[in-house]
Formats: sequence, structure tokens, C-alpha cells
Amino acid sequence: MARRTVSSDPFEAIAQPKRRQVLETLARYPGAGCPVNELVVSLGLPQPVVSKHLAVLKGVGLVSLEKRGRQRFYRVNGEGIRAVHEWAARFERFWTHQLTSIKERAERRARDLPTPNTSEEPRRDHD
Amino acid sequence: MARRTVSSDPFEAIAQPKRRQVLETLARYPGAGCPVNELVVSLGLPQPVVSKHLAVLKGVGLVSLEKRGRQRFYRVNGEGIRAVHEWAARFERFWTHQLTSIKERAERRARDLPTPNTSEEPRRDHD
DNA sequence: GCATCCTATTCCGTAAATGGAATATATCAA
DNA sequence: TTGATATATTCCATTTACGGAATAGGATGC
Repeated sequence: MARRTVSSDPFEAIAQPKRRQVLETLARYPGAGCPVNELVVSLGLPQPVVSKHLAVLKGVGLVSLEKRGRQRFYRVNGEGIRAVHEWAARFERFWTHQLTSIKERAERRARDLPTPNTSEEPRRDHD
Repeated sequence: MARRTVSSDPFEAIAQPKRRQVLETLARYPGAGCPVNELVVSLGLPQPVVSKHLAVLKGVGLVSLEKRGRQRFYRVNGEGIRAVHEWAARFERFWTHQLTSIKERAERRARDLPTPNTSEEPRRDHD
């Protein structure tokens, strides 16, 4: 049961390294975006593969599309990636504080406290 | 051919919503971390499922582990998430600039590019 | 009309992740 | 030792994503 559904959230979409590559490549183009054939050359991947990845990225809103002539210009749509950025930012305190002091404090608390499961309420201790 | 390997990079690991839940729950605990049984209660998932997700997170360095008695305390390891945060930050300009000005610039450039067949007014009839 | 270019989509085989259940391992307690 | 607790691991079935090849669709040019 409960498989992953790549077509629903940006985290799934960027899980695939090639799709991150697509985004990184797109990001190097100006606001007008980049047509598929140029992406195909840049990435060195078969065109159907690129198109399929673009379809996934578009499905989750990570890129947007503009048709011009027979080409389709894709460009990065920041909002989706912003969500990822903000999710990760929630964990900022885990890398801004030095790990060593966190570890020390963790071990000190571990020794001194009975067991931290007496309350349902999560604790926030900071230094 | 080229499958995704969940046990190799943090992007794969956080693709799974339940693993993000695990991280979010862990983040609410103090530096000492959280034992598995408490995670099981908090998440309402079967214990083997939680353990398996923790194994994946540990495999990619998103959590670290400290044994104490028969319990194992897991805590968030910031470095892995930091990588995600920094990757997303590379796209910051796509959401800090207003979308409207980006669009305008896109269309201006689209007119100026050497691609043929855009001598007319650019079309805005789709997104 | 027809041919050509650009892109999307379908079909298919394979590899892999997920969850459930049962079991194994490890630690403590009596 | 035996038993209970805490966690990990194995086996299994299901579902899914991925890539490749071929094909379809759509726009342009002749």
C-alpha cells in the first residue's frame, strides 16, 4: 500500500536526480526560459525522457510553460522550490548550533533526567 | 535501469511524507533525542514501519543515534537537511523577484531573441 | 496538399520502495 | 535462568517509477 506519488508534491519531484538536473539547467536560462530541444542537448538525455521529467515538474508546479511557435519554453517556477526551502529552514537550529555542544548537552540531559517521556508536550530547550 | 536509491541521498529520503513526519516529530524533542517507542506513539504507525524509516534516515545521515539502555534515542542531524536547504536556496531569485517582473522580462526577451516567427505581439493566452 | 521540426504520449519490461506480519536480537528485571 | 521490554530485520505482496522505443500530435514551411 501507500506508494509514493510523484505527481503530487514537490519533494517527490526533486527526489529524482535527473529532475534536479533539469531544474538546475533551467535556472541558468534567462526569464524567457529554455526550449525542450536545448534542454535535451544540455542534459544529454533522450527527448522523451526530458519531456517526461518536465511533465512531472510541471505537474507539481515546479516549472511553468509557455508555448511559442513549435517550441515550448520552460522556466523555473520558484514557489514550489520555496516550499522545500522553507521546510528545510524549520531545521535550521540543527546546523547553526555546533553539533558538539548539542551532543554534550544531549548527553548531560540524558544522564540527569529520568526519561523524557513523562509528558506528551514536546520540550524546547535551547541555549 | 537507473532506479532511485533511497539509501543514498537525502532528497530521496525526504521524498516520503512519513519520513518527513518522523523528522518533524524528532525536531520537537530536546537535544537528547527521542526513543523509538515514543515516536511510535506520536506518529501512530506500527513500530517496524517507524524503525524502517529511521533506518533510511540514518543511512543518509539525516538522523543520528544514541543507545541508552534498551532504548535508542534518535535525533535530527542537521547537516543532511542543510544540503537540501542550500540546494533550494540556489533558486531563491525565482521567488524573491516578483513573478510579474520576471514575466515581463521573459516576454521582452522572447521578442528580442533570434527565434523566428515572433514578430507579432507575444501571446499570453495560456500559462 | 505534403514534409519537417519540436514535443508529448503510449506501451512495455524491469527494478525498487512500501507496509504488514512474523521473527530475531538485545537489554533489563526478578 | 526465565520473562518482559525495546528495537531491528526478514519475508512477502503490491504498487510504482523509470527508461527505451515507437508513435502521436501540433506547428511551420514549401
